[in-house]
Amino acid sequence: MAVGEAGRNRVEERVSRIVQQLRASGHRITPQRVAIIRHFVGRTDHPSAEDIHTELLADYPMMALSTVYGTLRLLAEMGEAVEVSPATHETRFDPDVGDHCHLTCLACNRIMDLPMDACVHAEDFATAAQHQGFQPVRQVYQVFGYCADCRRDREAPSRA
Amino acid sequence: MAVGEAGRNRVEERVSRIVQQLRASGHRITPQRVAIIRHFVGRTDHPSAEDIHTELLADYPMMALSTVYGTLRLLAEMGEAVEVSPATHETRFDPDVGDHCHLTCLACNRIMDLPMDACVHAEDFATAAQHQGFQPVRQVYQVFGYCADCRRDREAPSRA
DNA sequence: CTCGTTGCAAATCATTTGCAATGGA
DNA sequence: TCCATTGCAAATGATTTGCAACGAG
Repeated sequence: MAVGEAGRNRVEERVSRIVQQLRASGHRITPQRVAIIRHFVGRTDHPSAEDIHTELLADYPMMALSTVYGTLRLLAEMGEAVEVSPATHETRFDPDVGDHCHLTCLACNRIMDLPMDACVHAEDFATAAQHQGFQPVRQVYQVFGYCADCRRDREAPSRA
Repeated sequence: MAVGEAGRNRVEERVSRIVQQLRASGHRITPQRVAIIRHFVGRTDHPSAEDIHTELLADYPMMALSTVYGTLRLLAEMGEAVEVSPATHETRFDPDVGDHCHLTCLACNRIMDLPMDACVHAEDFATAAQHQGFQPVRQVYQVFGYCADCRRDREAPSRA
């Protein structure tokens, strides 16, 4: 119900691409890594490392939580995941690395995605959120990147 | 140099208003709380609880870190502070509760503010960031509020 | 006087790390 | 075979909590 055949193929494509990148950058391809990546990519929610670990434990009883953390960090460094920090202090990871908007509920800490096409104007975020039944309280826009100072020190680091 | 007389007055006004709100909601006004609030409100950076604690320790040698955490949480609940979670895992607090944009450096973890008036359109964030010498990598827009489910359970909680 | 608040220390919780064993390349 | 990666357990670091003393109302 969640992912159709087309969606599944798209997921597998992305998994393959990530695996290739990993191999290309000298990383080893282990069953654990593949399982974590496949389990993560294509999700539409924002799981924590522990979520993923718990869910994978059924199929991989020896899977260590630290391995999940490591693989997610790897994905984040590759630009294949974004860390999202909700009101709670457990980091969530988002496989959607495109520009989009998070609706974070202050009560239940759930994170919902807001399609960006509804948000051409900055002030549209709150309006679009309201259309989804979400009651906006505060908004913070975050742009991650490199500041003027740090940019100097990283002239083309290792980008392929 | 940082804050002129007008700015200082504005800070004191805001401190007074917060203190009044605290009193009105049945909280006690302690020297610690006033010191923390005064030290926090009016800042233009994004200090962590530990930052504030360390800085206040000079004038208040008995100030406990847990008191700082408690007061900042109180401010956040009152809507007088926003928690910001940078790439590092130490929560930062922002006294600016208006809609604005954070430029988070992935290298030095500094958080800079981006004036919102430059960002009418959603796609302006990255452009405006670049104008400041900031090299954007990823953007996430966060709207905090109450989702449809949680909104039901909180019909006018204690709002004055 | 009362009870919310403080300071301190211990506890908790997420995340990281050290290390010996394992298994991809 | 070789060395990156794993699993485990212990370490770390941020934040919270329990509790007796304190002090604002």
